[in-house]
Parts: sequence; C-alpha cells; structure tokens
Amino acid sequence: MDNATRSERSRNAALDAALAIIARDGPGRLTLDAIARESGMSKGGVMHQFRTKQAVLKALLERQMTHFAEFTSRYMATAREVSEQPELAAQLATVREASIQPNSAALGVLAAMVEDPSLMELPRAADVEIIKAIKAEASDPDLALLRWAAARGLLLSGLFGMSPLGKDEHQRLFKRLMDDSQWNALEKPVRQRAVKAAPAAKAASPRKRA
Amino acid sequence: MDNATRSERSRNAALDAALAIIARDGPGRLTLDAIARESGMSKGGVMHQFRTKQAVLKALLERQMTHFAEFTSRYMATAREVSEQPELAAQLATVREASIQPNSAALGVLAAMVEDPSLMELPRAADVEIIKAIKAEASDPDLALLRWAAARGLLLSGLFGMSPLGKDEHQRLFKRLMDDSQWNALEKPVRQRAVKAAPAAKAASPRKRA
DNA sequence: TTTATAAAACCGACCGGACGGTTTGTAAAC
DNA sequence: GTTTACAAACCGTCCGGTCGGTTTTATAAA
Repeated sequence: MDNATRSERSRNAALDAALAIIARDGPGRLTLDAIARESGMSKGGVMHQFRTKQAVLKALLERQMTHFAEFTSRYMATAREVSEQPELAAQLATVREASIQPNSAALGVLAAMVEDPSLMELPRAADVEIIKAIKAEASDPDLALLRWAAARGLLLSGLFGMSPLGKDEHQRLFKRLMDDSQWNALEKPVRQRAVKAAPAAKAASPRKRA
Repeated sequence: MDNATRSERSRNAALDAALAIIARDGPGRLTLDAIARESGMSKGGVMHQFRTKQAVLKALLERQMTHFAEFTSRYMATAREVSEQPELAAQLATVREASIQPNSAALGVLAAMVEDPSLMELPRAADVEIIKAIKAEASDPDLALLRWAAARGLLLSGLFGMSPLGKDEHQRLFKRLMDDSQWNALEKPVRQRAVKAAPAAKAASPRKRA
C-alpha cells in the first residue's frame, strides 16, 4: 500500500476510534492507550501519526469542522433558491445534521475543550464568520441569530445527554425552525436592505408595524 | 465553631474551589489535589467531606441546581403577573442569569458529564419537568420550546467559550427572547386553551393560513 | 531485475509524574 | 472520653510521552 494512504488510513482510524470512545465512555475516558486499543493499532503507531495528545484533539476538531463545512456549502447551493437567507438555512440544516448523526457528531468539540480549552479558538473563529454572514443577509438580524441559537441549543442539549425531547419532537422543532414562512410574520427590519435579484421567493416579508 | 457549620463551610469551600478550577483551567484539570490546593484545605479534609470524587461532582451539580431552582421560583412569583407563560418566562430569566454570571455558572454540569456521563440524569430529569410545564401553559408549545432552546443555545455557546457574541448583543437577544409581545404574532395554537383572566396581551394570534 | 540504502510506518516495553483513594495521627467539638 | 473534622504521608494505578528496534515502502545504482 502506498505510504501516504497508509498514513491517511491510520490517522482516520485513530480519529474514528477517538470518537467512538468519547461517544461511548465520555470525554474523560479518552486516552492514547484507549485509542490504540480501539483502533487496533499500537500506541507507538498512534504516537507516530500524532506527536502529542493535543495533536489528536486538534486533528479531530479540524476533521469534524471541515466535514460540516463541506455539508454546509453543499447545502447552500440548493438553499440559495429556496430561501432568502441561504446562509442561515444552510447553518440550520448543518446543525440539524450534526444533531441527528448517531453519536460521532460534534463530540470532538467537547473532548477538545475538556483537555485544552484554548483549542476552542478554532470553532469560535469559524462561528464568527458564520454569524457575520447570517446577519449580513437578514432583514431582521436578531431574529436570525435567535433561530441560529435555538438550533445550537437543541444540538448541545442533545450532545450533553440532556435533551428531554423525543426524536419526533426534535425533528418537528427543526422543521419549524427552518421554515422561513413561519418567521417572517414578526420580522422587524431595522434598515432597508438591497435584494440580490429575485424580488421574493415564497412569501415576502409582510413587515408588521412601521 | 459549631461542628455542623464547620463541615458546611468546608464543603462549600471545596465546591467553590472546584468551580474556580473548572472555570480557569477547564474541566479536565479538576482533581482532588487541585481542589485541596485551591481551597486551602488538605486532601484528607476534602476526602472526609466527600468520600469520592464522584461525590464531589454530584454535590456540585446539586448545589448549582438548587441555586438555580431557587432563582426560578423567586422569579416566577413576579412572572405570574407580567406574562401569560410564567414558567417559560422564569426559565428564560434563569438561563439568562446563568449565562451572565462571571464564570462559575453551569460549569458543574460540564465537569460532571466529563467524569461520569451518568450524572447527567439529574439535570435531565429536572428538564423534563420544566419542559412539561412550559408546554402545558403555552398556546403554541413548539414556539415556546424553541424560545427555550434559543436561550439554552446562547448559554451553552457561552459556556463553551464558543460564543462570538458581544455582551451587548447577548443582552439584546435575551431581552427580545423574553418579550412575549414579540412572539405572539406567529403563534399557531393547535387547540384552544383556557386563558387565566387576561384575554390577550398586545397582539392576538393572527393565525396564518388556516 | 536485482540489490543496496534510506526513509517512513509501526511496534511494545518502559519511565516519571499525577491522580484517586487509604491510612495513620491529632486536635477540636460534643 | 467518644465522636467528628482535619492533616499529612503514603500506595497502587493509570496516563502521556519516550525509546530502541522491526517491518514496510521508496529510491536508485548495478
């Protein structure tokens, strides 16, 4: 087998094992030996691919982030045509995806912050951009942020094993969150914004009061 | 000094130290030795008050929960008069309170799940009751849940050091979240509910499409 | 093709330190 | 004087990281 792909396979095996451990035993049980055991490789092998445990966490974090970033941009392509706020729509869809996946979703984030809170800078920097984009395209930025926050709340509550919501309820809530027409009723535009080309998609903002 | 209060003081000192450690160094750095060092007491003293580390986490979790539960019921007394949904209002206020406090807010929850995810049963059970109450009093239960989820999203994002929102923005979003009149516009009552006394606040549900 | 050499991937024993928990001792409260 | 609160030394284990060695792949001269 090719050398590069051999490394690639090993790295991914280690990261997959890490996710499995976190999901099954909690972030506190994630050790290098456990990764070696779970992935079937030796500890030396793991240490060859990642010089330190923090490097494992960082790689895990980055892999998850690019994975979801890809999902987002893939979704955004279609979202541009159905929603006036494609960035928000794509974000909501991504968060829903992350919250649906069996276990290995945003767990890497959890493990990262446990071991080294400074690693959180990466996802935070990404979030800054996302929020900027969401606010830029919204006629009511605060409402858009609240929808975004609600999605994150559902996701994180689930991650923590704290969600008292059933699967059906979860699904229904996300569906409503993502349905623009449910929210235009209370948009409170602060300023007039330039609309790209399409004047409106399904329902133009009814613009209550003033 | 009285024996009982001496214990009480020690226990609280240990728990305060634990919170400080988690907030400063992350949940992964919470050790019994660290608690002893931070609180100024000896390790033996800590172990006398809590027979095991899990007992520390559990006590921490319970203390935080009762603290917030008290805040909630205190707020609810006033909330009954200003909102048609006092349970939701009180919950939102409590979550805001938790997210505002300097550091040591719901961090105990974080540490607990790291060390022993099964401890999450306690807060989850509490959440079940809260959600039940919120749904029971709402004419549009799903919307109420989404507002609740948004508050939690803001809180947890902040806890994770992931919140890219400024303090002013944070405050503004919570204010809007808690303002009932901002949300009535899109209530979609599934069934008619008995209203206490006031027939409606500012805007009655306009009831979009059927 | 074969052979020689280097480089990369991998293995598993090992080390020092930290961590959870125990034990023994002491002083204050009852 | 018995129980309770605390102190401090101590113990076995686990964990992150190192290290010497082996196998596999890459390169290139013969």
